Amino acid sequence: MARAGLTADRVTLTGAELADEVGLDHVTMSAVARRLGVKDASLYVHVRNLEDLRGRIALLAADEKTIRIAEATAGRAGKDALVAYANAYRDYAHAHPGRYTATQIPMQIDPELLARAPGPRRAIELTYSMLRAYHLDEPDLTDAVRMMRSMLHGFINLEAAGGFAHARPVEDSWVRCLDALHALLENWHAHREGDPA
Amino acid sequence: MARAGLTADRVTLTGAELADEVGLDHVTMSAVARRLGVKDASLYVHVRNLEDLRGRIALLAADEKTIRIAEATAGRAGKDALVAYANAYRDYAHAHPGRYTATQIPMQIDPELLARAPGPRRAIELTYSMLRAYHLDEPDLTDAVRMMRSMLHGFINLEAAGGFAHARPVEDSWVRCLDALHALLENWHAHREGDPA
DNA sequence: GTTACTTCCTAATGTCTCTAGGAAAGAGGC
DNA sequence: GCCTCTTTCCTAGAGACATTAGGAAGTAAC
Repeated sequence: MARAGLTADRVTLTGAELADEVGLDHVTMSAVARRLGVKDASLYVHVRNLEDLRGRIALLAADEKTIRIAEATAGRAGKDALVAYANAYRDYAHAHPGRYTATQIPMQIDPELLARAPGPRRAIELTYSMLRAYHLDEPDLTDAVRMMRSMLHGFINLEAAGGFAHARPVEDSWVRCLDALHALLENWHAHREGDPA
Repeated sequence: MARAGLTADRVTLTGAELADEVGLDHVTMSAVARRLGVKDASLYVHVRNLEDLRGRIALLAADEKTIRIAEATAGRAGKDALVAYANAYRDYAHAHPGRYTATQIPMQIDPELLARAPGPRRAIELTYSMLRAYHLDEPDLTDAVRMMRSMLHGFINLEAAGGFAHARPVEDSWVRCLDALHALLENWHAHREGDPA
């Protein structure tokens, strides 16, 4: 009998495809094995268990997403870069809903595996360096990064969960939110604690 | 043999407690039945299936969260109300992580059940009426509501997922984000499309 | 106390995760 | 080619869970 030629990466990729098609929580060992034409038990050579597989999918997604963002923002600065960043982020989530979901689960990933994946670390660097154009110093920089991430992440999440039921097109709100975010970053230092009401 | 006195609400509440203790995706029919001292099959009289149970937990959480927010914002206005709203929101998520998680799943809830639950609708009304103090007209109002929800939801989510690894205390960033949000809402009309860089 | 409804149980099926142990494919040395 | 070592994949099987069908025993109305 010919070998199926499995590797951890191939198992992960198959899981990721499945996640995009049927949702992350329908990604089972059985389903992945079925799709690969292999018995369930065979997967355990390459992947520790279901949780490990999910972690690997999350890492794959983080890497892919980071690459998209890096490409989109390359050579851009200021609001241009912000919009490119945000759109690349959102586009990835739309194109790969299952993978994107995987990035959100409370990370209980094998630390060794995590250390080898460039995605998460690079994503942070990318974000900080992009926001550096707004001339913020610590701790403002970190606060701004957190705010920006919260907004993007939250928007995409709510959108995916069907949380925007109003008639107003989501696309229009998105553009408006990015405008607002840009304005906010530019005037970050102006609205500290006790600014006039 | 005495009856256990089950009702849909009691099953839901037990599921919610379990969710807060061990995480939403460890809420199983078996586990809920065990805690209630009842066999798995007995639950199916009160709850259609696992998905239905999860939906009910989500609705319960939405109701509870809305009540907390309503209490917190009662009699307040402007930034005071905004901060009270946001803190009540976040406090609820901290106090009931499992229930809060339930509110985030793409809602595939029994429409009839949804119609009877006051939470979701009331939450929207509450938000709109709070933001009305910032004197925004449609479609700005809806955009602002969406931005605010995105930010709060995203921040709490990232926080829960351990996404804020930096040394800067999360609490401080939170306060700063609320300041920024308030400033943003006050000057919402000022930063439209082509504002000066 | 009879009737009817509801609640809860037993029993059973199918799916899924994960482990143990075996067979066979492929690589390298001779 | 043949032997050996490693890795890959399989068979078998235990244990958890979701879900359905059908039966027995409480409870309420009359």
